[in-house]
Amino acid sequence: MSSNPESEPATVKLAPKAVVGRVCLYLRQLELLRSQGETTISSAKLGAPLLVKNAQVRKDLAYFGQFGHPGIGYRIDDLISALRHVLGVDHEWPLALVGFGNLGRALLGYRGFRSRGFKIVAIFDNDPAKVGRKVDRLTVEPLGSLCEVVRARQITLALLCVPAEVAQSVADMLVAAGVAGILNFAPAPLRLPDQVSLIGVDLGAQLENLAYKVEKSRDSVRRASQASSY
Amino acid sequence: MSSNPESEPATVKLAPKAVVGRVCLYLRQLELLRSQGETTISSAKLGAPLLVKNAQVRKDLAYFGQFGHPGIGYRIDDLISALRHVLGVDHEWPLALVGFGNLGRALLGYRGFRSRGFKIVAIFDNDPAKVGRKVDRLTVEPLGSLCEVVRARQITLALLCVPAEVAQSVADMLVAAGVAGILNFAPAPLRLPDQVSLIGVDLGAQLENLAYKVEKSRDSVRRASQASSY
DNA sequence: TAGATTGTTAATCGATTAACAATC
DNA sequence: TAGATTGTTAATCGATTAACAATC
Repeated sequence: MSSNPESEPATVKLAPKAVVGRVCLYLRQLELLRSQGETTISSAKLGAPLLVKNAQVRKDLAYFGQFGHPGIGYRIDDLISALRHVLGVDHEWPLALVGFGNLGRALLGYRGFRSRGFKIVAIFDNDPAKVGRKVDRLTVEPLGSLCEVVRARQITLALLCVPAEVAQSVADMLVAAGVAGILNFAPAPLRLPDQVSLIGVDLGAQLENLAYKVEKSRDSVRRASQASSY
Repeated sequence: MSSNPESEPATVKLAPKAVVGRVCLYLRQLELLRSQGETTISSAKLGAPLLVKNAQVRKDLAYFGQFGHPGIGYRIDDLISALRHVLGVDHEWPLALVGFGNLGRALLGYRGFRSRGFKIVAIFDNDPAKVGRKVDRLTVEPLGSLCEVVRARQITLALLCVPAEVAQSVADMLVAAGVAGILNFAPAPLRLPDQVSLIGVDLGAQLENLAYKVEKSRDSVRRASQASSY
Protein backbone atom coordinates (compact mmCIF):
# COMPACT_ATOMS: atom_id res chain seq x y z
CA MET A 1 0.00 0.00 0.00
CA SER A 2 1.35 3.42 -0.90
CA SER A 3 1.59 6.21 1.62
CA ASN A 4 1.17 8.88 -1.01
CA PRO A 5 -1.39 11.34 0.35
CA GLU A 6 -3.23 11.59 -2.93
CA SER A 7 -3.38 8.89 -5.56
CA GLU A 8 -0.38 10.38 -7.31
CA PRO A 9 1.34 8.10 -9.84
CA ALA A 10 4.64 6.64 -8.73
CA THR A 11 6.41 7.79 -11.89
CA VAL A 12 8.50 10.94 -11.55
CA LYS A 13 7.48 13.63 -13.99
CA LEU A 14 9.74 13.00 -16.96
CA ALA A 15 11.04 16.01 -18.79
CA PRO A 16 9.28 16.19 -22.16
CA LYS A 17 11.00 14.09 -24.78
CA ALA A 18 11.73 17.17 -26.86
CA VAL A 19 13.55 18.81 -23.95
CA VAL A 20 15.75 15.78 -23.34
CA GLY A 21 16.56 15.57 -27.02
CA ARG A 22 17.73 19.16 -27.08
CA VAL A 23 19.71 18.81 -23.87
CA CYS A 24 21.70 16.01 -25.53
CA LEU A 25 22.55 18.44 -28.29
CA TYR A 26 23.54 21.16 -25.82
CA LEU A 27 25.87 18.73 -24.11
CA ARG A 28 27.60 17.87 -27.34
CA GLN A 29 27.90 21.53 -28.27
CA LEU A 30 29.30 22.38 -24.82
CA GLU A 31 31.98 19.73 -25.17
CA LEU A 32 32.92 21.19 -28.52
CA LEU A 33 33.11 24.68 -27.01
CA ARG A 34 35.27 23.44 -24.14
CA SER A 35 37.65 21.76 -26.56
CA GLN A 36 37.99 25.16 -28.22
CA GLY A 37 39.08 26.71 -24.94
CA GLU A 38 35.85 28.53 -24.03
CA THR A 39 34.93 28.69 -20.36
CA THR A 40 31.53 30.41 -20.29
CA ILE A 41 28.66 30.66 -22.78
CA SER A 42 25.36 32.50 -23.03
CA SER A 43 22.07 30.81 -23.85
CA ALA A 44 21.96 32.72 -27.13
CA LYS A 45 25.42 31.59 -28.26
CA LEU A 46 24.83 28.01 -27.13
CA GLY A 47 21.57 27.72 -29.04
CA ALA A 48 22.54 29.52 -32.24
CA PRO A 49 24.42 26.71 -34.03
CA LEU A 50 21.59 24.34 -33.13
CA LEU A 51 18.91 26.79 -34.33
CA VAL A 52 17.40 26.95 -30.84
CA LYS A 53 16.24 30.30 -29.44
CA ASN A 54 17.84 31.69 -26.29
CA ALA A 55 14.60 31.56 -24.27
CA GLN A 56 14.21 27.92 -25.13
CA VAL A 57 17.74 27.05 -24.09
CA ARG A 58 17.17 28.71 -20.71
CA LYS A 59 13.82 27.07 -20.23
CA ASP A 60 15.15 23.64 -21.12
CA LEU A 61 18.04 23.96 -18.67
CA ALA A 62 15.82 25.43 -15.96
CA TYR A 63 13.84 22.22 -16.11
CA PHE A 64 16.65 20.50 -14.29
CA GLY A 65 17.94 23.23 -12.00
CA GLN A 66 19.58 26.64 -11.87
CA PHE A 67 22.89 26.45 -13.64
CA GLY A 68 23.38 29.98 -14.97
CA HIS A 69 24.78 33.25 -13.67
CA PRO A 70 22.97 36.45 -14.63
CA GLY A 71 25.20 38.79 -16.58
CA ILE A 72 27.74 36.00 -17.15
CA GLY A 73 26.00 33.05 -18.72
CA TYR A 74 26.81 29.41 -17.98
CA ARG A 75 30.17 28.05 -16.84
CA ILE A 76 30.87 25.35 -19.39
CA ASP A 77 32.64 22.90 -17.08
CA ASP A 78 29.91 23.05 -14.47
CA LEU A 79 27.12 22.78 -16.99
CA ILE A 80 28.70 19.75 -18.65
CA SER A 81 28.97 17.97 -15.31
CA ALA A 82 25.42 18.86 -14.37
CA LEU A 83 23.94 17.74 -17.69
CA ARG A 84 25.90 14.51 -17.67
CA HIS A 85 24.43 13.74 -14.30
CA VAL A 86 20.93 14.67 -15.40
CA LEU A 87 21.13 12.48 -18.50
CA GLY A 88 22.68 9.61 -16.57
CA VAL A 89 25.85 9.55 -18.63
CA ASP A 90 28.16 10.30 -15.72
CA HIS A 91 28.84 6.59 -15.28
CA GLU A 92 29.42 3.57 -17.49
CA TRP A 93 26.54 1.62 -19.05
CA PRO A 94 27.18 -2.01 -19.97
CA LEU A 95 25.36 -2.87 -23.21
CA ALA A 96 24.33 -6.05 -24.94
CA LEU A 97 24.44 -6.12 -28.73
CA VAL A 98 21.78 -8.52 -29.94
CA GLY A 99 21.94 -9.54 -33.59
CA PHE A 100 25.32 -9.44 -35.27
CA GLY A 101 24.40 -8.65 -38.85
CA ASN A 102 25.64 -5.67 -40.81
CA LEU A 103 24.00 -3.16 -38.53
CA GLY A 104 25.21 -4.91 -35.40
CA ARG A 105 28.78 -4.81 -36.67
CA ALA A 106 28.45 -1.12 -37.43
CA LEU A 107 27.13 -0.38 -33.96
CA LEU A 108 30.00 -2.32 -32.41
CA GLY A 109 32.43 0.02 -34.11
CA TYR A 110 30.44 3.19 -33.54
CA ARG A 111 32.58 5.70 -31.68
CA GLY A 112 29.68 7.86 -30.54
CA PHE A 113 28.72 5.22 -27.97
CA ARG A 114 32.07 4.71 -26.29
CA SER A 115 32.64 8.40 -25.78
CA ARG A 116 29.42 8.57 -23.75
CA GLY A 117 30.19 5.72 -21.43
CA PHE A 118 28.20 3.13 -23.36
CA LYS A 119 30.23 -0.07 -23.56
CA ILE A 120 29.24 -3.19 -25.41
CA VAL A 121 30.11 -6.13 -23.13
CA ALA A 122 28.25 -8.97 -24.85
CA ILE A 123 27.25 -9.95 -28.39
CA PHE A 124 24.48 -12.42 -29.21
CA ASP A 125 23.38 -14.07 -32.41
CA ASN A 126 21.68 -17.32 -33.27
CA ASP A 127 23.46 -17.98 -36.55
CA PRO A 128 25.79 -20.99 -35.96
CA ALA A 129 28.24 -19.48 -38.43
CA LYS A 130 28.59 -16.45 -36.17
CA VAL A 131 28.42 -17.99 -32.70
CA GLY A 132 31.89 -18.44 -31.26
CA ARG A 133 33.49 -15.79 -33.45
CA LYS A 134 35.80 -13.47 -31.58
CA VAL A 135 35.56 -9.75 -32.20
CA ASP A 136 37.04 -6.94 -30.19
CA ARG A 137 37.85 -9.07 -27.10
CA LEU A 138 34.29 -10.43 -27.16
CA THR A 139 32.88 -13.74 -28.32
CA VAL A 140 29.57 -13.98 -30.15
CA GLU A 141 27.26 -16.03 -27.95
CA PRO A 142 24.02 -17.88 -28.73
CA LEU A 143 20.69 -16.44 -27.66
CA GLY A 144 20.35 -19.37 -25.30
CA SER A 145 23.00 -17.81 -23.05
CA LEU A 146 21.35 -14.42 -23.08
CA CYS A 147 19.58 -14.58 -19.76
CA GLU A 148 22.57 -15.92 -17.88
CA VAL A 149 25.10 -13.52 -19.41
CA VAL A 150 22.91 -10.44 -19.00
CA ARG A 151 22.61 -11.19 -15.30
CA ALA A 152 26.23 -12.09 -14.77
CA ARG A 153 27.54 -8.93 -16.46
CA GLN A 154 24.80 -6.73 -15.01
CA ILE A 155 23.76 -5.53 -18.42
CA THR A 156 21.05 -2.87 -18.27
CA LEU A 157 20.65 -1.76 -21.89
CA ALA A 158 20.39 -3.65 -25.15
CA LEU A 159 20.85 -2.74 -28.81
CA LEU A 160 18.34 -4.85 -30.70
CA CYS A 161 19.34 -5.36 -34.33
CA VAL A 162 17.66 -8.64 -35.24
CA PRO A 163 15.26 -9.12 -38.18
CA ALA A 164 11.77 -7.64 -37.67
CA GLU A 165 10.14 -11.08 -37.59
CA VAL A 166 11.89 -12.15 -34.41
CA ALA A 167 12.22 -8.73 -32.75
CA GLN A 168 9.31 -9.19 -30.36
CA SER A 169 10.37 -12.63 -29.15
CA VAL A 170 13.98 -11.58 -28.63
CA ALA A 171 12.80 -8.45 -26.83
CA ASP A 172 10.74 -10.66 -24.54
CA MET A 173 13.89 -12.63 -23.71
CA LEU A 174 15.73 -9.42 -22.90
CA VAL A 175 12.92 -8.32 -20.62
CA ALA A 176 12.89 -11.69 -18.90
CA ALA A 177 16.64 -11.39 -18.37
CA GLY A 178 16.04 -8.08 -16.65
CA VAL A 179 17.33 -5.34 -18.94
CA ALA A 180 16.01 -1.87 -18.14
CA GLY A 181 15.98 -0.41 -21.64
CA ILE A 182 16.04 -1.41 -25.31
CA LEU A 183 17.14 0.58 -28.32
CA ASN A 184 15.22 -1.10 -31.12
CA PHE A 185 16.59 -0.97 -34.66
CA ALA A 186 14.16 -3.54 -36.06
CA PRO A 187 11.33 -1.96 -38.06
CA ALA A 188 8.65 -3.53 -35.87
CA PRO A 189 6.55 -2.02 -33.10
CA LEU A 190 7.38 -3.72 -29.80
CA ARG A 191 5.15 -4.30 -26.82
CA LEU A 192 7.04 -4.22 -23.55
CA PRO A 193 6.04 -3.98 -19.90
CA ASP A 194 5.84 -0.42 -18.60
CA GLN A 195 8.93 -0.65 -16.44
CA VAL A 196 11.17 -1.33 -19.44
CA SER A 197 12.16 1.76 -21.44
CA LEU A 198 12.09 1.59 -25.21
CA ILE A 199 13.30 3.83 -27.99
CA GLY A 200 12.83 2.83 -31.60
CA VAL A 201 15.22 3.86 -34.35
CA ASP A 202 13.57 3.20 -37.68
CA LEU A 203 16.00 4.11 -40.44
CA GLY A 204 13.53 3.37 -43.20
CA ALA A 205 11.00 5.71 -41.61
CA GLN A 206 13.64 8.45 -41.35
CA LEU A 207 14.36 8.18 -45.02
CA GLU A 208 10.64 8.32 -45.79
CA ASN A 209 10.41 11.49 -43.74
CA LEU A 210 13.21 12.96 -45.79
CA ALA A 211 11.56 11.94 -49.05
CA TYR A 212 8.38 13.65 -47.92
CA LYS A 213 10.18 16.88 -47.14
CA VAL A 214 11.89 16.85 -50.52
CA GLU A 215 8.65 16.06 -52.34
CA LYS A 216 6.89 18.90 -50.56
CA SER A 217 9.57 21.47 -51.18
CA ARG A 218 9.46 20.53 -54.86
CA ASP A 219 5.71 21.08 -54.85
CA SER A 220 6.23 24.51 -53.39
CA VAL A 221 8.79 25.43 -56.03
CA ARG A 222 6.43 24.20 -58.72
CA ARG A 223 3.58 26.19 -57.25
CA ALA A 224 5.68 29.32 -56.91
CA SER A 225 6.81 29.19 -60.53
CA GLN A 226 3.24 28.65 -61.71
CA ALA A 227 2.14 31.61 -59.63
CA SER A 228 4.81 33.84 -61.10
CA SER A 229 3.84 32.90 -64.66
CA TYR A 230 0.30 34.32 -64.51
CA MET B 1 8.48 39.24 -58.89
CA SER B 2 5.80 37.10 -57.31
CA SER B 3 2.15 37.46 -58.23
CA ASN B 4 1.01 36.32 -54.79
CA PRO B 5 -1.65 38.76 -53.68
CA GLU B 6 -0.33 38.94 -50.14
CA SER B 7 3.28 38.37 -49.12
CA GLU B 8 2.54 34.70 -48.48
CA PRO B 9 5.61 32.46 -48.27
CA ALA B 10 6.16 30.24 -51.29
CA THR B 11 6.56 27.12 -49.16
CA VAL B 12 3.55 24.82 -49.01
CA LYS B 13 2.30 24.20 -45.50
CA LEU B 14 4.14 21.05 -44.46
CA ALA B 15 2.25 18.56 -42.37
CA PRO B 16 3.68 18.67 -38.84
CA LYS B 17 6.70 16.42 -38.45
CA ALA B 18 4.87 14.33 -35.88
CA VAL B 19 2.02 13.65 -38.31
CA VAL B 20 4.37 12.50 -41.06
CA GLY B 21 6.20 10.26 -38.63
CA ARG B 22 2.99 8.55 -37.62
CA VAL B 23 1.79 8.21 -41.20
CA CYS B 24 4.98 6.26 -41.98
CA LEU B 25 4.03 3.87 -39.19
CA TYR B 26 0.45 3.56 -40.45
CA LEU B 27 1.76 2.66 -43.87
CA ARG B 28 3.94 -0.10 -42.48
CA GLN B 29 1.08 -1.43 -40.37
CA LEU B 30 -1.28 -1.35 -43.37
CA GLU B 31 1.16 -3.39 -45.43
CA LEU B 32 1.33 -5.90 -42.63
CA LEU B 33 -2.46 -6.09 -42.45
CA ARG B 34 -2.72 -6.56 -46.20
CA SER B 35 -0.21 -9.39 -46.09
CA GLN B 36 -2.51 -11.01 -43.54
CA GLY B 37 -5.40 -10.87 -45.97
CA GLU B 38 -7.33 -7.96 -44.44
CA THR B 39 -9.13 -5.61 -46.83
CA THR B 40 -10.56 -2.88 -44.60
CA ILE B 41 -9.55 -1.44 -41.23
CA SER B 42 -10.98 1.05 -38.75
CA SER B 43 -9.00 3.93 -37.29
CA ALA B 44 -9.19 2.29 -33.87
CA LYS B 45 -7.79 -1.04 -35.05
CA LEU B 46 -5.09 0.60 -37.15
CA GLY B 47 -3.87 2.74 -34.27
CA ALA B 48 -4.04 0.20 -31.46
CA PRO B 49 -0.77 -1.70 -32.10
CA LEU B 50 1.02 1.63 -32.49
CA LEU B 51 -0.54 3.04 -29.29
CA VAL B 52 -2.21 5.82 -31.28
CA LYS B 53 -5.79 6.83 -30.46
CA ASN B 54 -8.52 6.48 -33.07
CA ALA B 55 -9.21 10.21 -33.22
CA GLN B 56 -5.56 10.89 -33.89
CA VAL B 57 -5.39 8.36 -36.70
CA ARG B 58 -8.38 9.98 -38.38
CA LYS B 59 -7.03 13.47 -37.91
CA ASP B 60 -3.61 12.53 -39.26
CA LEU B 61 -5.11 10.93 -42.36
CA ALA B 62 -7.58 13.80 -42.85
CA TYR B 63 -4.57 16.07 -43.15
CA PHE B 64 -3.97 14.66 -46.60
CA GLY B 65 -7.47 13.98 -47.85
CA GLN B 66 -10.63 11.98 -47.30
CA PHE B 67 -9.77 8.31 -47.49
CA GLY B 68 -12.33 6.68 -45.21
CA HIS B 69 -15.88 5.38 -45.52
CA PRO B 70 -18.25 6.02 -42.60
CA GLY B 71 -19.50 2.78 -41.10
CA ILE B 72 -16.85 0.78 -43.00
CA GLY B 73 -13.44 2.19 -42.19
CA TYR B 74 -10.56 2.47 -44.66
CA ARG B 75 -9.99 0.22 -47.66
CA ILE B 76 -6.46 -0.99 -47.11
CA ASP B 77 -5.37 -1.12 -50.75
CA ASP B 78 -6.61 2.36 -51.48
CA LEU B 79 -5.12 3.83 -48.35
CA ILE B 80 -1.72 2.27 -49.03
CA SER B 81 -1.66 3.77 -52.52
CA ALA B 82 -2.76 7.15 -51.24
CA LEU B 83 -0.21 7.27 -48.42
CA ARG B 84 2.61 6.12 -50.69
CA HIS B 85 1.81 9.00 -52.97
CA VAL B 86 1.59 11.46 -50.11
CA LEU B 87 4.94 10.39 -48.68
CA GLY B 88 6.58 10.34 -52.08
CA VAL B 89 7.47 6.66 -51.96
CA ASP B 90 5.40 5.72 -54.98
CA HIS B 91 8.48 5.94 -57.18
CA GLU B 92 12.16 5.05 -56.98
CA TRP B 93 14.70 7.31 -55.24
CA PRO B 94 18.33 7.00 -56.34
CA LEU B 95 20.63 7.41 -53.32
CA ALA B 96 24.30 8.17 -52.80
CA LEU B 97 26.07 6.50 -49.92
CA VAL B 98 28.84 8.79 -48.75
CA GLY B 99 31.40 7.30 -46.38
CA PHE B 100 31.97 3.57 -46.57
CA GLY B 101 32.93 2.73 -43.01
CA ASN B 102 31.12 0.25 -40.79
CA LEU B 103 27.91 2.23 -40.79
CA GLY B 104 28.00 2.79 -44.52
CA ARG B 105 28.38 -0.94 -45.13
CA ALA B 106 25.44 -1.64 -42.83
CA LEU B 107 23.25 0.85 -44.64
CA LEU B 108 24.18 -0.69 -47.98
CA GLY B 109 22.78 -3.99 -46.77
CA TYR B 110 19.75 -2.57 -45.00
CA ARG B 111 16.61 -4.13 -46.39
CA GLY B 112 14.27 -1.47 -45.05
CA PHE B 113 15.49 0.93 -47.74
CA ARG B 114 15.06 -1.23 -50.81
CA SER B 115 11.53 -2.20 -49.93
CA ARG B 116 10.55 1.49 -49.97
CA GLY B 117 12.01 2.30 -53.35
CA PHE B 118 15.26 3.72 -52.00
CA LYS B 119 18.12 2.43 -54.11
CA ILE B 120 21.79 3.10 -53.50
CA VAL B 121 23.33 3.82 -56.90
CA ALA B 122 26.70 5.27 -55.89
CA ILE B 123 29.22 4.85 -53.07
CA PHE B 124 31.87 7.41 -52.20
CA ASP B 125 34.85 7.34 -49.86
CA ASN B 126 38.19 9.09 -49.77
CA ASP B 127 40.22 6.24 -48.29
CA PRO B 128 42.54 4.99 -51.08
CA ALA B 129 42.24 1.48 -49.62
CA LYS B 130 38.50 1.55 -50.30
CA VAL B 131 38.31 3.44 -53.58
CA GLY B 132 37.95 1.05 -56.50
CA ARG B 133 36.53 -1.78 -54.41
CA LYS B 134 33.54 -3.47 -55.95
CA VAL B 135 30.50 -4.21 -53.79
CA ASP B 136 27.03 -5.17 -54.86
CA ARG B 137 27.50 -4.20 -58.54
CA LEU B 138 28.85 -0.82 -57.44
CA THR B 139 32.39 0.55 -57.27
CA VAL B 140 33.53 2.77 -54.42
CA GLU B 141 34.43 6.12 -55.96
CA PRO B 142 36.53 9.00 -54.65
CA LEU B 143 34.87 12.16 -53.36
CA GLY B 144 36.41 13.98 -56.27
CA SER B 145 33.94 12.31 -58.60
CA LEU B 146 30.98 13.11 -56.42
CA CYS B 147 29.67 16.11 -58.28
CA GLU B 148 29.92 14.50 -61.68
CA VAL B 149 28.39 11.17 -60.62
CA VAL B 150 25.53 12.73 -58.67
CA ARG B 151 24.53 14.70 -61.73
CA ALA B 152 24.99 11.86 -64.20
CA ARG B 153 22.90 9.43 -62.16
CA GLN B 154 20.37 12.05 -61.13
CA ILE B 155 20.87 11.33 -57.46
CA THR B 156 18.52 13.30 -55.24
CA LEU B 157 19.18 11.94 -51.75
CA ALA B 158 22.37 11.14 -49.86
CA LEU B 159 23.20 9.04 -46.81
CA LEU B 160 26.01 10.86 -45.05
CA CYS B 161 28.11 8.55 -42.88
CA VAL B 162 31.49 10.26 -42.78
CA PRO B 163 33.33 11.26 -39.58
CA ALA B 164 31.89 14.29 -37.77
CA GLU B 165 34.97 16.40 -38.53
CA VAL B 166 34.41 16.37 -42.27
CA ALA B 167 30.61 16.13 -42.30
CA GLN B 168 30.03 19.81 -43.04
CA SER B 169 32.50 20.02 -45.89
CA VAL B 170 31.23 16.82 -47.53
CA ALA B 171 27.65 18.07 -47.08
CA ASP B 172 28.65 21.26 -48.88
CA MET B 173 29.93 19.16 -51.78
CA LEU B 174 26.64 17.29 -51.93
CA VAL B 175 24.71 20.53 -51.97
CA ALA B 176 26.93 21.90 -54.71
CA ALA B 177 26.30 18.73 -56.69
CA GLY B 178 22.59 19.40 -56.40
CA VAL B 179 21.14 16.80 -54.04
CA ALA B 180 17.74 17.67 -52.62
CA GLY B 181 18.03 15.97 -49.25
CA ILE B 182 20.58 14.54 -46.82
CA LEU B 183 20.14 11.92 -44.12
CA ASN B 184 22.98 12.77 -41.76
CA PHE B 185 24.44 10.05 -39.54
CA ALA B 186 27.42 12.10 -38.40
CA PRO B 187 27.04 13.49 -34.89
CA ALA B 188 27.52 17.07 -36.04
CA PRO B 189 24.99 19.82 -36.63
CA LEU B 190 24.98 20.78 -40.31
CA ARG B 191 24.19 24.12 -41.89
CA LEU B 192 22.57 23.80 -45.28
CA PRO B 193 20.74 26.17 -47.60
CA ASP B 194 16.98 26.26 -47.02
CA GLN B 195 16.10 24.46 -50.22
CA VAL B 196 18.00 21.32 -49.18
CA SER B 197 16.13 19.04 -46.76
CA LEU B 198 17.99 17.54 -43.84
CA ILE B 199 17.22 14.89 -41.26
CA GLY B 200 19.77 14.00 -38.64
CA VAL B 201 20.03 10.52 -37.14
CA ASP B 202 22.17 10.71 -34.05
CA LEU B 203 22.56 7.23 -32.60
CA GLY B 204 24.56 8.41 -29.61
CA ALA B 205 21.83 10.89 -28.74
CA GLN B 206 19.20 8.15 -28.99
CA LEU B 207 21.09 6.02 -26.55
CA GLU B 208 21.42 9.00 -24.22
CA ASN B 209 17.68 9.48 -24.36
CA LEU B 210 17.21 5.86 -23.42
CA ALA B 211 19.67 6.16 -20.54
CA TYR B 212 17.74 9.15 -19.26
CA LYS B 213 14.44 7.29 -19.34
CA VAL B 214 15.96 4.36 -17.47
CA GLU B 215 17.61 6.62 -14.91
CA LYS B 216 14.33 8.43 -14.30
CA SER B 217 12.24 5.31 -13.96
CA ARG B 218 14.77 4.02 -11.43
CA ASP B 219 14.40 7.26 -9.49
CA SER B 220 10.67 6.80 -9.43
CA VAL B 221 10.97 3.23 -8.17
CA ARG B 222 13.37 4.42 -5.49
CA ARG B 223 11.01 7.18 -4.48
CA ALA B 224 8.00 4.90 -4.43
CA SER B 225 9.74 2.38 -2.17
CA GLN B 226 10.89 5.14 0.16
CA ALA B 227 7.35 6.47 0.29
CA SER B 228 5.93 3.05 1.14
CA SER B 229 8.45 2.51 3.94
CA TYR B 230 7.27 5.44 6.06
C1' DT C 1 27.35 52.47 -12.84
C1' DA C 2 26.12 50.49 -17.51
C1' DG C 3 25.80 46.37 -20.08
C1' DA C 4 24.90 41.62 -20.25
C1' DT C 5 22.34 37.82 -19.18
C1' DT C 6 19.77 34.98 -16.23
C1' DG C 7 15.16 32.49 -14.47
C1' DT C 8 10.39 33.02 -14.72
C1' DT C 9 5.86 34.80 -15.86
C1' DA C 10 2.33 35.64 -19.21
C1' DA C 11 0.95 35.30 -24.03
C1' DT C 12 0.97 32.71 -28.03
C1' DC C 13 0.96 28.97 -30.70
C1' DG C 14 0.27 24.17 -31.99
C1' DA C 15 -1.01 19.40 -31.10
C1' DT C 16 -4.05 15.98 -28.92
C1' DT C 17 -8.40 14.35 -27.35
C1' DA C 18 -13.43 13.97 -26.82
C1' DA C 19 -17.74 14.44 -28.70
C1' DC C 20 -21.08 14.16 -32.29
C1' DA C 21 -23.76 14.88 -36.59
C1' DA C 22 -23.41 12.66 -40.98
C1' DT C 23 -23.02 8.49 -43.50
C1' DC C 24 -22.87 3.73 -44.92
C1' DT D 1 -33.55 0.05 -39.16
C1' DA D 2 -29.52 -0.56 -35.81
C1' DG D 3 -24.67 -0.61 -35.43
C1' DA D 4 -20.33 0.98 -36.90
C1' DT D 5 -17.40 4.38 -38.17
C1' DT D 6 -16.08 8.44 -40.48
C1' DG D 7 -14.53 13.72 -40.78
C1' DT D 8 -14.72 17.74 -38.17
C1' DT D 9 -15.65 20.93 -34.43
C1' DA D 10 -14.75 22.48 -29.83
C1' DA D 11 -12.21 21.73 -25.57
C1' DT D 12 -8.07 20.52 -23.51
C1' DC D 13 -3.51 20.10 -23.01
C1' DG D 14 1.36 21.06 -23.67
C1' DA D 15 5.23 23.47 -25.80
C1' DT D 16 7.36 27.71 -27.55
C1' DT D 17 8.22 32.54 -27.48
C1' DA D 18 8.49 37.28 -25.76
C1' DA D 19 9.10 40.25 -22.15
C1' DC D 20 11.09 41.80 -17.93
C1' DA D 21 12.52 42.23 -13.04
C1' DA D 22 16.51 40.50 -10.71
C1' DT D 23 21.36 39.86 -10.66
C1' DC D 24 26.23 40.00 -11.59
